[in-house]
Amino acid sequence: MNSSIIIRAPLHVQVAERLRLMIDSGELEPGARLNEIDLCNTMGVSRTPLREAIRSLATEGLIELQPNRGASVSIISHEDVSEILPIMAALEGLGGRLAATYMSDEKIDQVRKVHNQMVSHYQNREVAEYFETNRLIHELVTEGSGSQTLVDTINSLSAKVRRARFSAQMTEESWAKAVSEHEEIIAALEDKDPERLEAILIQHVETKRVTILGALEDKN
Amino acid sequence: MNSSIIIRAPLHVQVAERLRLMIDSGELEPGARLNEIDLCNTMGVSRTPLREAIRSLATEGLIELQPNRGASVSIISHEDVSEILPIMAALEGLGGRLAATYMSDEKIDQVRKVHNQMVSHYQNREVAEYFETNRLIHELVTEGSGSQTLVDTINSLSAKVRRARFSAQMTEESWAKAVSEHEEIIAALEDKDPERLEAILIQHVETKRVTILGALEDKN
DNA sequence: ATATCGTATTTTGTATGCAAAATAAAAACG
DNA sequence: CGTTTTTATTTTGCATACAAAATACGATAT
Repeated sequence: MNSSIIIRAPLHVQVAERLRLMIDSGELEPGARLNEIDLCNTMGVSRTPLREAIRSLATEGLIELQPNRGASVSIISHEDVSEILPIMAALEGLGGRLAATYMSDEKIDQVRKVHNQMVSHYQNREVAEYFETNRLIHELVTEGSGSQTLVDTINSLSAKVRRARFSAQMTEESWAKAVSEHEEIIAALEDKDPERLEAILIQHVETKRVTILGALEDKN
Repeated sequence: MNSSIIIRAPLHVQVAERLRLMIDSGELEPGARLNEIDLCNTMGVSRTPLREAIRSLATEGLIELQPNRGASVSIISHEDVSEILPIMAALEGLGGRLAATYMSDEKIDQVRKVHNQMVSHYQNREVAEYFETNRLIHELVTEGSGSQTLVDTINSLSAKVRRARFSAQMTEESWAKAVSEHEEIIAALEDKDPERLEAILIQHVETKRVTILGALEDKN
Protein backbone atom coordinates (compact mmCIF):
# COMPACT_ATOMS: atom_id res chain seq x y z
CA MET A 1 0.00 0.00 0.00
CA ASN A 2 1.26 3.38 -0.93
CA SER A 3 -0.50 6.38 0.55
CA SER A 4 1.69 8.96 -1.14
CA ILE A 5 0.29 8.75 -4.63
CA ILE A 6 1.87 11.05 -7.13
CA ILE A 7 -0.82 13.24 -8.61
CA ARG A 8 0.26 15.04 -11.70
CA ALA A 9 -2.11 17.82 -12.54
CA PRO A 10 -3.54 17.78 -16.05
CA LEU A 11 -1.57 19.83 -18.54
CA HIS A 12 -4.32 22.38 -19.00
CA VAL A 13 -4.21 23.11 -15.27
CA GLN A 14 -0.44 23.45 -15.24
CA VAL A 15 -0.58 25.70 -18.28
CA ALA A 16 -3.29 27.82 -16.66
CA GLU A 17 -1.14 28.24 -13.56
CA ARG A 18 1.84 29.22 -15.61
CA LEU A 19 -0.17 31.70 -17.66
CA ARG A 20 -1.60 33.17 -14.47
CA LEU A 21 1.96 33.58 -13.19
CA MET A 22 3.11 35.19 -16.43
CA ILE A 23 0.23 37.64 -16.26
CA ASP A 24 0.74 38.31 -12.57
CA SER A 25 4.45 38.92 -12.94
CA GLY A 26 3.99 41.23 -15.87
CA GLU A 27 5.80 38.95 -18.28
CA LEU A 28 2.55 39.14 -20.21
CA GLU A 29 1.49 42.76 -20.00
CA PRO A 30 -2.13 43.91 -20.04
CA GLY A 31 -3.30 44.11 -23.62
CA ALA A 32 -0.67 41.67 -24.87
CA ARG A 33 -1.95 39.25 -27.46
CA LEU A 34 -1.55 35.55 -26.80
CA ASN A 35 -0.19 33.80 -29.84
CA GLU A 36 -1.08 30.16 -29.43
CA ILE A 37 1.81 28.71 -31.38
CA ASP A 38 4.39 30.90 -29.67
CA LEU A 39 3.09 29.97 -26.24
CA CYS A 40 2.98 26.30 -27.24
CA ASN A 41 6.63 26.45 -28.20
CA THR A 42 7.77 28.22 -25.05
CA MET A 43 5.80 25.83 -22.85
CA GLY A 44 6.40 22.72 -24.85
CA VAL A 45 2.78 21.66 -25.09
CA SER A 46 0.30 21.35 -27.91
CA ARG A 47 -2.48 23.78 -28.64
CA THR A 48 -5.23 21.69 -27.09
CA PRO A 49 -4.29 22.06 -23.40
CA LEU A 50 -3.14 25.62 -24.02
CA ARG A 51 -6.50 26.57 -25.46
CA GLU A 52 -8.33 24.89 -22.59
CA ALA A 53 -6.23 26.91 -20.16
CA ILE A 54 -6.94 30.11 -22.07
CA ARG A 55 -10.68 29.42 -21.87
CA SER A 56 -10.39 29.00 -18.10
CA LEU A 57 -8.52 32.25 -17.60
CA ALA A 58 -11.04 33.96 -19.85
CA THR A 59 -13.94 32.93 -17.63
CA GLU A 60 -11.88 34.11 -14.67
CA GLY A 61 -11.65 37.46 -16.42
CA LEU A 62 -7.87 37.60 -16.64
CA ILE A 63 -7.97 37.14 -20.38
CA GLU A 64 -10.28 38.48 -23.05
CA LEU A 65 -11.42 36.48 -26.05
CA GLN A 66 -12.17 37.90 -29.46
CA PRO A 67 -13.79 35.45 -31.88
CA ASN A 68 -11.38 34.48 -34.64
CA ARG A 69 -8.88 36.95 -33.27
CA GLY A 70 -7.55 35.11 -30.31
CA ALA A 71 -6.94 36.05 -26.72
CA SER A 72 -5.27 38.96 -25.01
CA VAL A 73 -4.47 39.85 -21.43
CA SER A 74 -7.37 41.94 -20.24
CA ILE A 75 -6.67 45.55 -19.45
CA ILE A 76 -7.57 46.82 -16.01
CA SER A 77 -9.20 50.20 -16.23
CA HIS A 78 -9.91 52.99 -13.82
CA GLU A 79 -13.56 51.90 -13.85
CA ASP A 80 -12.71 48.27 -13.18
CA VAL A 81 -10.76 49.23 -10.06
CA SER A 82 -13.60 51.47 -8.96
CA GLU A 83 -15.98 48.56 -9.31
CA ILE A 84 -13.85 45.80 -7.88
CA LEU A 85 -12.49 47.42 -4.74
CA PRO A 86 -15.87 48.26 -3.15
CA ILE A 87 -16.90 44.67 -3.71
CA MET A 88 -13.70 43.45 -2.11
CA ALA A 89 -14.35 45.83 0.77
CA ALA A 90 -17.77 44.33 1.39
CA LEU A 91 -16.42 40.79 1.17
CA GLU A 92 -13.33 41.36 3.30
CA GLY A 93 -15.62 43.07 5.79
CA LEU A 94 -17.86 40.04 5.87
CA GLY A 95 -14.82 37.80 6.21
CA GLY A 96 -13.56 39.84 9.11
CA ARG A 97 -16.89 39.81 10.86
CA LEU A 98 -17.03 36.03 10.62
CA ALA A 99 -13.37 35.61 11.51
CA ALA A 100 -13.74 37.69 14.67
CA THR A 101 -16.46 35.27 15.70
CA TYR A 102 -15.11 31.93 14.61
CA MET A 103 -11.31 32.17 14.44
CA SER A 104 -9.43 30.06 16.98
CA ASP A 105 -6.98 31.65 19.40
CA GLU A 106 -4.14 29.71 17.82
CA LYS A 107 -4.97 31.14 14.40
CA ILE A 108 -5.21 34.61 15.85
CA ASP A 109 -1.76 34.20 17.37
CA GLN A 110 -0.49 33.14 13.99
CA VAL A 111 -1.90 36.27 12.39
CA ARG A 112 -0.26 38.34 15.11
CA LYS A 113 3.10 36.77 14.31
CA VAL A 114 2.80 37.46 10.62
CA HIS A 115 1.67 40.96 11.48
CA ASN A 116 4.82 41.53 13.54
CA GLN A 117 6.89 40.29 10.64
CA MET A 118 5.08 42.66 8.34
CA VAL A 119 5.74 45.61 10.62
CA SER A 120 9.44 44.80 10.73
CA HIS A 121 9.49 44.54 6.93
CA TYR A 122 7.83 47.94 6.88
CA GLN A 123 10.43 49.42 9.21
CA ASN A 124 13.23 47.94 7.10
CA ARG A 125 11.53 49.10 3.92
CA GLU A 126 11.51 45.60 2.47
CA VAL A 127 8.77 46.16 -0.05
CA ALA A 128 8.36 42.70 -1.56
CA GLU A 129 8.38 40.98 1.81
CA TYR A 130 5.98 43.56 3.16
CA PHE A 131 3.47 42.92 0.40
CA GLU A 132 3.73 39.18 0.76
CA THR A 133 3.12 39.24 4.53
CA ASN A 134 0.36 41.79 4.01
CA ARG A 135 -1.35 39.55 1.49
CA LEU A 136 -0.93 36.58 3.82
CA ILE A 137 -2.60 38.38 6.72
CA HIS A 138 -5.65 39.19 4.63
CA GLU A 139 -5.80 35.62 3.42
CA LEU A 140 -5.51 34.24 6.95
CA VAL A 141 -8.26 36.51 8.22
CA THR A 142 -10.55 35.57 5.36
CA GLU A 143 -9.76 31.89 5.87
CA GLY A 144 -10.66 32.45 9.51
CA SER A 145 -14.19 33.07 8.36
CA GLY A 146 -14.37 29.38 7.57
CA SER A 147 -15.83 30.07 4.15
CA GLN A 148 -13.82 28.68 1.27
CA THR A 149 -16.27 30.27 -1.16
CA LEU A 150 -15.49 33.64 0.35
CA VAL A 151 -11.75 33.04 0.04
CA ASP A 152 -12.17 32.02 -3.60
CA THR A 153 -14.43 34.93 -4.47
CA ILE A 154 -12.07 37.48 -2.98
CA ASN A 155 -9.08 35.83 -4.62
CA SER A 156 -10.76 35.97 -7.98
CA LEU A 157 -11.41 39.69 -7.64
CA SER A 158 -8.00 40.34 -6.12
CA ALA A 159 -6.25 38.65 -9.04
CA LYS A 160 -7.72 41.20 -11.42
CA VAL A 161 -6.34 44.23 -9.61
CA ARG A 162 -3.15 42.60 -8.39
CA ARG A 163 -1.55 41.85 -11.70
CA ALA A 164 -0.91 45.43 -12.74
CA ARG A 165 1.50 45.74 -9.82
CA PHE A 166 0.48 49.06 -8.47
CA SER A 167 2.32 47.96 -5.35
CA ALA A 168 5.60 49.54 -6.34
CA GLN A 169 3.95 52.92 -6.63
CA MET A 170 2.86 53.20 -3.00
CA THR A 171 3.68 56.50 -1.35
CA GLU A 172 5.31 56.76 2.07
CA GLU A 173 2.13 58.28 3.39
CA SER A 174 -0.29 55.64 2.20
CA TRP A 175 2.12 52.95 3.33
CA ALA A 176 2.16 54.32 6.85
CA LYS A 177 -1.61 54.52 6.84
CA ALA A 178 -1.95 50.93 5.71
CA VAL A 179 0.34 49.74 8.50
CA SER A 180 -1.54 51.69 11.16
CA GLU A 181 -4.80 50.24 9.89
CA HIS A 182 -3.29 46.80 10.17
CA GLU A 183 -2.55 47.49 13.84
CA GLU A 184 -6.25 48.16 14.28
CA ILE A 185 -7.17 45.02 12.38
CA ILE A 186 -5.07 42.87 14.69
CA ALA A 187 -6.46 44.60 17.76
CA ALA A 188 -10.07 44.07 16.70
CA LEU A 189 -9.35 40.46 15.86
CA GLU A 190 -7.73 39.82 19.25
CA ASP A 191 -10.63 41.58 20.97
CA LYS A 192 -12.99 39.39 18.91
CA ASP A 193 -15.04 42.41 17.95
CA PRO A 194 -16.84 41.54 14.69
CA GLU A 195 -18.42 44.91 13.98
CA ARG A 196 -15.21 46.81 14.58
CA LEU A 197 -13.12 44.43 12.50
CA GLU A 198 -15.62 44.65 9.68
CA ALA A 199 -15.58 48.44 9.74
CA ILE A 200 -11.79 48.62 9.80
CA LEU A 201 -11.40 46.19 6.94
CA ILE A 202 -13.89 48.10 4.83
CA GLN A 203 -11.99 51.30 5.57
CA HIS A 204 -8.72 49.54 4.84
CA VAL A 205 -9.81 48.42 1.39
CA GLU A 206 -11.11 51.92 0.75
CA THR A 207 -7.61 53.22 1.53
CA LYS A 208 -6.26 50.68 -0.93
CA ARG A 209 -8.70 51.86 -3.59
CA VAL A 210 -7.51 55.44 -3.23
CA THR A 211 -3.88 54.32 -3.40
CA ILE A 212 -4.41 52.24 -6.53
CA LEU A 213 -6.41 54.92 -8.29
CA GLY A 214 -3.70 57.41 -7.43
CA ALA A 215 -1.11 55.14 -8.95
CA LEU A 216 -3.25 54.68 -12.06
CA GLU A 217 -3.58 58.46 -12.42
CA ASP A 218 0.18 58.82 -12.47
CA LYS A 219 0.53 56.14 -15.11
CA ASN A 220 -2.09 57.35 -17.56
CA MET B 1 -22.04 49.18 -45.75
CA ASN B 2 -23.84 46.75 -43.51
CA SER B 3 -24.12 47.64 -39.85
CA SER B 4 -25.95 44.48 -38.86
CA ILE B 5 -23.06 42.09 -38.89
CA ILE B 6 -23.89 38.51 -38.15
CA ILE B 7 -21.84 37.44 -35.17
CA ARG B 8 -21.70 33.74 -34.76
CA ALA B 9 -20.42 32.84 -31.35
CA PRO B 10 -17.63 30.28 -31.27
CA LEU B 11 -18.80 26.72 -30.78
CA HIS B 12 -17.25 26.41 -27.36
CA VAL B 13 -19.31 29.39 -26.19
CA GLN B 14 -22.52 27.98 -27.64
CA VAL B 15 -21.78 24.61 -26.09
CA ALA B 16 -21.05 26.24 -22.72
CA GLU B 17 -24.39 28.05 -22.86
CA ARG B 18 -26.23 24.90 -23.72
CA LEU B 19 -24.51 22.97 -20.94
CA ARG B 20 -25.34 25.73 -18.48
CA LEU B 21 -28.96 25.48 -19.57
CA MET B 22 -28.97 21.71 -19.23
CA ILE B 23 -27.56 22.00 -15.72
CA ASP B 24 -29.92 24.81 -14.78
CA SER B 25 -33.00 23.01 -16.04
CA GLY B 26 -32.08 19.81 -14.28
CA GLU B 27 -31.65 17.88 -17.50
CA LEU B 28 -28.19 17.24 -16.13
CA GLU B 29 -28.68 16.55 -12.45
CA PRO B 30 -26.13 17.35 -9.75
CA GLY B 31 -23.60 14.56 -9.62
CA ALA B 32 -24.31 13.41 -13.17
CA ARG B 33 -21.22 12.43 -15.09
CA LEU B 34 -20.54 14.14 -18.39
CA ASN B 35 -19.62 11.63 -21.04
CA GLU B 36 -17.80 13.55 -23.74
CA ILE B 37 -18.74 11.32 -26.64
CA ASP B 38 -22.41 11.17 -25.66
CA LEU B 39 -22.61 14.93 -25.34
CA CYS B 40 -20.76 15.36 -28.63
CA ASN B 41 -23.34 13.20 -30.35
CA THR B 42 -26.34 14.96 -28.86
CA MET B 43 -24.91 18.38 -29.67
CA GLY B 44 -23.39 17.50 -32.99
CA VAL B 45 -19.95 18.90 -32.28
CA SER B 46 -16.53 17.40 -31.81
CA ARG B 47 -14.80 16.88 -28.51
CA THR B 48 -12.51 19.90 -28.79
CA PRO B 49 -15.09 22.68 -28.32
CA LEU B 50 -17.01 20.53 -25.84
CA ARG B 51 -13.95 20.10 -23.68
CA GLU B 52 -13.19 23.81 -23.84
CA ALA B 53 -16.74 24.51 -22.68
CA ILE B 54 -16.41 22.00 -19.86
CA ARG B 55 -13.22 23.70 -18.69
CA SER B 56 -15.03 27.03 -18.59
CA LEU B 57 -17.93 25.72 -16.56
CA ALA B 58 -15.46 24.02 -14.25
CA THR B 59 -13.76 27.31 -13.44
CA GLU B 60 -17.22 28.77 -12.89
CA GLY B 61 -17.77 26.02 -10.36
CA LEU B 62 -20.81 24.49 -12.04
CA ILE B 63 -18.84 21.40 -12.99
CA GLU B 64 -16.20 19.42 -11.16
CA LEU B 65 -13.18 17.91 -12.86
CA GLN B 66 -11.49 14.71 -11.78
CA PRO B 67 -8.19 14.02 -13.54
CA ASN B 68 -8.54 11.13 -15.96
CA ARG B 69 -12.08 10.59 -14.77
CA GLY B 70 -13.89 13.32 -16.55
CA ALA B 71 -16.37 15.91 -15.43
CA SER B 72 -19.53 15.80 -13.39
CA VAL B 73 -22.15 18.35 -12.41
CA SER B 74 -21.06 19.64 -9.04
CA ILE B 75 -23.27 18.83 -6.10
CA ILE B 76 -24.55 21.69 -4.00
CA SER B 77 -24.27 20.84 -0.34
CA HIS B 78 -25.78 22.20 2.81
CA GLU B 79 -22.41 23.82 3.56
CA ASP B 80 -22.17 25.39 0.12
CA VAL B 81 -25.52 27.09 0.57
CA SER B 82 -24.49 28.23 4.03
CA GLU B 83 -21.39 29.78 2.54
CA ILE B 84 -22.83 31.26 -0.62
CA LEU B 85 -25.97 32.93 0.69
CA PRO B 86 -24.24 35.19 3.25
CA ILE B 87 -21.88 36.34 0.50
CA MET B 88 -24.82 37.05 -1.77
CA ALA B 89 -26.46 38.94 1.07
CA ALA B 90 -23.44 41.20 1.45
CA LEU B 91 -23.22 41.76 -2.28
CA GLU B 92 -26.92 42.35 -2.87
CA GLY B 93 -26.82 44.71 0.09
CA LEU B 94 -23.95 46.61 -1.50
CA GLY B 95 -25.81 46.64 -4.81
CA GLY B 96 -28.91 48.01 -3.14
CA ARG B 97 -27.00 50.70 -1.31
CA LEU B 98 -25.46 51.87 -4.57
CA ALA B 99 -28.71 51.52 -6.49
CA ALA B 100 -30.61 53.65 -4.00
CA THR B 101 -28.03 56.35 -4.64
CA TYR B 102 -27.45 56.11 -8.37
CA MET B 103 -30.53 54.55 -9.96
CA SER B 104 -32.51 56.82 -12.26
CA ASP B 105 -36.19 57.50 -11.63
CA GLU B 106 -37.06 55.82 -14.90
CA LYS B 107 -35.31 52.64 -13.84
CA ILE B 108 -37.01 52.75 -10.46
CA ASP B 109 -40.38 53.00 -12.19
CA GLN B 110 -39.44 50.01 -14.26
CA VAL B 111 -38.65 48.02 -11.14
CA ARG B 112 -41.99 49.08 -9.67
CA LYS B 113 -43.79 47.77 -12.73
CA VAL B 114 -42.05 44.41 -12.60
CA HIS B 115 -42.77 44.33 -8.90
CA ASN B 116 -46.49 44.81 -9.52
CA GLN B 117 -46.37 42.00 -12.07
CA MET B 118 -44.66 39.81 -9.53
CA VAL B 119 -47.29 40.51 -6.89
CA SER B 120 -50.07 39.60 -9.30
CA HIS B 121 -48.23 36.37 -10.19
CA TYR B 122 -48.05 35.70 -6.46
CA GLN B 123 -51.76 36.29 -6.02
CA ASN B 124 -52.53 34.00 -8.95
CA ARG B 125 -50.08 31.41 -7.65
CA GLU B 126 -48.16 31.41 -10.93
CA VAL B 127 -44.95 29.99 -9.57
CA ALA B 128 -42.70 30.05 -12.63
CA GLU B 129 -43.71 33.58 -13.59
CA TYR B 130 -43.29 34.69 -10.00
CA PHE B 131 -39.73 33.39 -9.84
CA GLU B 132 -38.81 34.93 -13.15
CA THR B 133 -40.10 38.40 -12.21
CA ASN B 134 -38.51 38.02 -8.78
CA ARG B 135 -35.16 37.22 -10.34
CA LEU B 136 -35.56 40.13 -12.74
CA ILE B 137 -36.18 42.60 -9.91
CA HIS B 138 -33.02 41.57 -8.12
CA GLU B 139 -31.10 41.83 -11.35
CA LEU B 140 -32.49 45.29 -12.12
CA VAL B 141 -31.64 46.55 -8.64
CA THR B 142 -28.12 45.19 -8.86
CA GLU B 143 -27.71 46.66 -12.32
CA GLY B 144 -28.88 49.93 -10.83
CA SER B 145 -25.67 49.95 -8.83
CA GLY B 146 -23.89 50.64 -12.09
CA SER B 147 -21.35 47.92 -11.38
CA GLN B 148 -21.16 45.20 -14.00
CA THR B 149 -18.59 43.39 -11.88
CA LEU B 150 -21.10 43.25 -9.06
CA VAL B 151 -23.78 41.89 -11.38
CA ASP B 152 -21.40 39.23 -12.67
CA THR B 153 -20.16 38.24 -9.24
CA ILE B 154 -23.67 37.83 -7.87
CA ASN B 155 -24.77 35.93 -10.98
CA SER B 156 -21.89 33.53 -10.63
CA LEU B 157 -22.81 32.76 -7.04
CA SER B 158 -26.51 32.68 -7.81
CA ALA B 159 -26.01 30.13 -10.57
CA LYS B 160 -24.58 27.67 -8.09
CA VAL B 161 -27.59 27.69 -5.79
CA ARG B 162 -30.21 28.23 -8.48
CA ARG B 163 -29.72 25.05 -10.42
CA ALA B 164 -30.95 22.66 -7.74
CA ARG B 165 -34.42 24.20 -8.13
CA PHE B 166 -35.39 24.60 -4.53
CA SER B 167 -37.97 27.02 -5.87
CA ALA B 168 -40.72 24.45 -6.15
CA GLN B 169 -40.39 23.62 -2.49
CA MET B 170 -41.26 27.05 -1.16
CA THR B 171 -43.85 27.02 1.62
CA GLU B 172 -46.85 29.32 1.62
CA GLU B 173 -45.40 31.03 4.66
CA SER B 174 -41.94 31.79 3.27
CA TRP B 175 -43.49 32.87 0.00
CA ALA B 176 -45.67 35.43 1.75
CA LYS B 177 -42.67 36.66 3.68
CA ALA B 178 -40.61 37.07 0.52
CA VAL B 179 -43.36 39.12 -1.11
CA SER B 180 -43.75 41.39 1.88
CA GLU B 181 -40.00 41.94 1.95
CA HIS B 182 -40.16 42.87 -1.69
CA GLU B 183 -42.71 45.55 -0.84
CA GLU B 184 -40.16 46.99 1.53
CA ILE B 185 -37.42 46.77 -1.07
CA ILE B 186 -39.45 48.80 -3.54
CA ALA B 187 -40.38 51.33 -0.88
CA ALA B 188 -36.76 51.85 0.17
CA LEU B 189 -35.70 52.16 -3.44
CA GLU B 190 -38.36 54.76 -4.19
CA ASP B 191 -37.43 56.63 -1.03
CA LYS B 192 -33.80 56.45 -2.15
CA ASP B 193 -32.73 55.27 1.25
CA PRO B 194 -29.43 53.39 0.79
CA GLU B 195 -28.99 52.12 4.34
CA ARG B 196 -32.53 50.84 4.60
CA LEU B 197 -32.45 49.16 1.20
CA GLU B 198 -29.17 47.51 2.10
CA ALA B 199 -30.55 46.22 5.39
CA ILE B 200 -33.72 44.88 3.79
CA LEU B 201 -31.85 43.11 1.02
CA ILE B 202 -29.50 41.48 3.50
CA GLN B 203 -32.51 40.32 5.52
CA HIS B 204 -34.22 39.17 2.34
CA VAL B 205 -31.33 36.95 1.30
CA GLU B 206 -31.19 35.61 4.84
CA THR B 207 -34.85 34.62 4.46
CA LYS B 208 -33.93 32.91 1.23
CA ARG B 209 -31.11 31.04 2.95
CA VAL B 210 -33.49 29.68 5.57
CA THR B 211 -35.97 28.66 2.87
CA ILE B 212 -33.37 26.86 0.81
CA LEU B 213 -31.84 25.08 3.77
CA GLY B 214 -35.31 24.00 4.84
CA ALA B 215 -35.94 22.58 1.38
CA LEU B 216 -32.59 20.79 1.45
CA GLU B 217 -33.44 19.23 4.82
CA ASP B 218 -36.62 17.75 3.38
CA LYS B 219 -34.73 16.29 0.46
CA ASN B 220 -31.86 14.64 2.32
C1' DA C 1 1.68 58.74 -54.03
C1' DT C 2 -2.52 56.87 -52.26
C1' DA C 3 -6.20 53.83 -52.45
C1' DT C 4 -8.19 49.61 -53.64
C1' DC C 5 -8.26 45.04 -54.96
C1' DG C 6 -6.47 40.43 -55.03
C1' DT C 7 -3.26 37.02 -53.34
C1' DA C 8 -0.25 34.82 -49.88
C1' DT C 9 0.68 33.97 -45.19
C1' DT C 10 -0.42 33.63 -40.61
C1' DT C 11 -3.57 32.51 -36.95
C1' DT C 12 -7.54 30.75 -35.04
C1' DG C 13 -11.45 27.16 -35.01
C1' DT C 14 -12.79 22.50 -35.30
C1' DA C 15 -12.30 17.59 -36.14
C1' DT C 16 -9.86 13.45 -35.81
C1' DG C 17 -6.33 10.06 -34.31
C1' DC C 18 -3.42 7.85 -31.08
C1' DA C 19 -1.72 6.87 -26.35
C1' DA C 20 -2.57 6.32 -21.47
C1' DA C 21 -5.50 5.77 -17.77
C1' DA C 22 -9.66 3.99 -15.76
C1' DT C 23 -13.47 0.91 -15.76
C1' DA C 24 -15.72 -3.35 -16.86
C1' DA C 25 -15.55 -8.05 -17.88
C1' DA C 26 -13.61 -12.55 -17.84
C1' DA C 27 -10.51 -15.98 -16.24
C1' DA C 28 -7.67 -18.15 -12.76
C1' DC C 29 -6.92 -19.22 -8.10
C1' DG C 30 -7.93 -20.08 -3.37
C1' DC D 1 -18.57 -19.59 -4.19
C1' DG D 2 -15.74 -15.53 -3.32
C1' DT D 3 -11.47 -13.14 -4.32
C1' DT D 4 -7.80 -11.78 -6.91
C1' DT D 5 -5.46 -11.36 -11.45
C1' DT D 6 -5.57 -10.79 -16.21
C1' DT D 7 -7.57 -9.11 -20.33
C1' DA D 8 -10.78 -6.30 -23.03
C1' DT D 9 -13.38 -2.14 -23.49
C1' DT D 10 -14.40 2.36 -22.66
C1' DT D 11 -13.09 7.03 -21.68
C1' DT D 12 -10.13 10.66 -21.05
C1' DG D 13 -5.74 13.37 -22.27
C1' DC D 14 -2.93 15.19 -25.62
C1' DA D 15 -1.21 16.04 -30.28
C1' DT D 16 -1.84 16.73 -34.96
C1' DA D 17 -4.27 17.78 -39.33
C1' DC D 18 -7.34 20.29 -41.97
C1' DA D 19 -10.66 24.25 -42.79
C1' DA D 20 -11.98 28.99 -42.29
C1' DA D 21 -11.12 33.46 -40.97
C1' DA D 22 -8.13 37.33 -40.40
C1' DT D 23 -4.02 39.76 -41.32
C1' DA D 24 -0.13 41.12 -44.17
C1' DC D 25 1.68 41.91 -48.48
C1' DG D 26 2.04 43.37 -53.15
C1' DA D 27 0.21 44.71 -57.56
C1' DT D 28 -2.67 47.59 -60.18
C1' DA D 29 -5.24 51.59 -61.08
C1' DT D 30 -6.36 56.25 -60.42
